[in-house]
Amino acid sequence: MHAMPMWRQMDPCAAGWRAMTGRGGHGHHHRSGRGGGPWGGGPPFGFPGGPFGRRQRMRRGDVRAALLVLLAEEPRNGYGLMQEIEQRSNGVWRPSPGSVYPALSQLEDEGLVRSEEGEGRKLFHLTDAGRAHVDEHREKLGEPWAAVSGAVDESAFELRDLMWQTGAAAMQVLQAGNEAQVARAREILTETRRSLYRILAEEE
Amino acid sequence: MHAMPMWRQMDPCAAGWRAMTGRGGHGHHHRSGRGGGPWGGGPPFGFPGGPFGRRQRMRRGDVRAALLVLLAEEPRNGYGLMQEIEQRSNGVWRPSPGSVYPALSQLEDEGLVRSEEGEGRKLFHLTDAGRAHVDEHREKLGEPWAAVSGAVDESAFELRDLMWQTGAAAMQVLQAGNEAQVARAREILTETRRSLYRILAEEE
DNA sequence: CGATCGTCAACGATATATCGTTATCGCTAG
DNA sequence: CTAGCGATAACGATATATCGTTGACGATCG
Repeated sequence: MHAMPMWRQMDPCAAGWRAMTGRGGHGHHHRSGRGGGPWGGGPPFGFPGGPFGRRQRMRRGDVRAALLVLLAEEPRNGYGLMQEIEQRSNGVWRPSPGSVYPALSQLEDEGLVRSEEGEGRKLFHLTDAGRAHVDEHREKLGEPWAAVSGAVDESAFELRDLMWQTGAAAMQVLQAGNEAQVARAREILTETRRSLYRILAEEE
Repeated sequence: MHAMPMWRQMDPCAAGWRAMTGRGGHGHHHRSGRGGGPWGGGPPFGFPGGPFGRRQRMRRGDVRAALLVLLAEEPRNGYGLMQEIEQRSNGVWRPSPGSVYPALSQLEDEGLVRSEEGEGRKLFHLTDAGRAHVDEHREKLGEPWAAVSGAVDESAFELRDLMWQTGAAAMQVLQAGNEAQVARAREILTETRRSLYRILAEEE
């Protein structure tokens, strides 16, 4: 097994984003070598459940409602349903496979939905009974994704965008910068973090 | 379908991190309403392939080597192999299902590996031939994860940690701060982004 | 030797499914 | 009316698999 020359070094962007994804804290945990809980190195405010908190759940029935309403438009597979909901909610809500597939199964058991296997995917259709059900309850079913998307403050989306762009900028420095420039980026981020916490520490 | 009161608003942390995951830019794209390319709102430096660039690949044979070496230790399932490699590489490399499962299948076809289904999982074992193969090529197989992990500069890990913590701080402000504080966080991040790009713009 | 081409391994996306945990919420008792 | 309980829906993690794209790299040619 040949050694890997420096120009073959792993893209540090991947390393960074991997740690910041939903697997969050994974790499962090291992680097700190601490046991005692998954968020040993987390923020000082004891963020409940970890740095990103525990998201609030949709209400009971929201997943079912969303599936029924979308299937009333056209047949779709499970993955496509998840994607469509995410899109219509502006990225705020993507129902998990753990909720979508059992819900589809249940709707099938109830005779509201039927499935068709083909081409490595499973297409779900409303049955006649399902269509009647949707027609009868159309107003009550509504559009769960709309409610959840509208509930997110505009500033949250903006801050999200900014975090995105800031992360990208840091990655750029890491990729294209020399040692001194990376060190400088480190200082900037350290100061940023401090400033952010200082906001909450200050009386308004 | 009842309206969602403000106290039920979606956790903005989830919204933020969702947008910053590998699905990156998805929500961003839809918010900007631009067609064109997937990174319409990306950084001004035209980051190749998107804000995170395209990661460099492992060499041909690295996935196979890693699988063989780990299976020589003990039988494992596919998912477990991916996790183990990620752990041993300090989060730098997590081989994808797209590479691991075909590689396992191929190793099986070659008679080096056999599989056993049970309890909703598929356990992979080295065969005698596989064990002989590993013993014979042990030095050449090496530990692909070690090479890749060691190739990542210490500063990359540190910057990764800092990005993590900075993101968490921003989330905290968003969750616990009032309108003015969130606006202040926005300013700070805007300045940070500017400062980061300024690093690269400056002559050293 | 350097450049090009062809092959195929690795990647990211697509796709399905289940399990254990936890939050929602209707029902019931006091 | 309020509090507690039980049932279960939604979530995150686990788990497997395939497809289309792209980069690695050996072979061949000039």
